[in-house]
Amino acid sequence: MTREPRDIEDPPEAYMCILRAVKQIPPGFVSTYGGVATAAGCAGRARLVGHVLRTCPLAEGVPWHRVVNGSGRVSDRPGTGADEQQRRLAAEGVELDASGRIDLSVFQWRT
DNA sequence: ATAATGACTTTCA
DNA sequence: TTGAAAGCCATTA
Repeated sequence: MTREPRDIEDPPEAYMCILRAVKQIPPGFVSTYGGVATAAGCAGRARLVGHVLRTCPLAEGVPWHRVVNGSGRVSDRPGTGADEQQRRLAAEGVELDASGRIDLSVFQWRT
């Protein structure tokens, strides 16, 4: 989805793999971009994950709000407010620090 | 093909 | 533990 939504087959499978990986994250847990990238088989392409979720009209049923950066904080995004995401995570049962930080040692999803 | 940008990660202070 | 800088990868111009 660079411009036209019709050529969804154009981009590499990495996109779908990433989306799939995010979908596999269970409620009440979160994952880092790098973790998702690794789960998708694209280790090191953490930025790719961010780009995918950013361009994400494809991510209709994708719980992108469960994806946070390596600092355990919600990444600053242009579109939906980070505040909304933190709110969703709290609703999922994720404990947020006073600074809105998440304890990845406990909530980071791991197979 | 080269340069600039970005929902990141890791390391140093 | 928190804050800033450099590095890495893919996409877009």
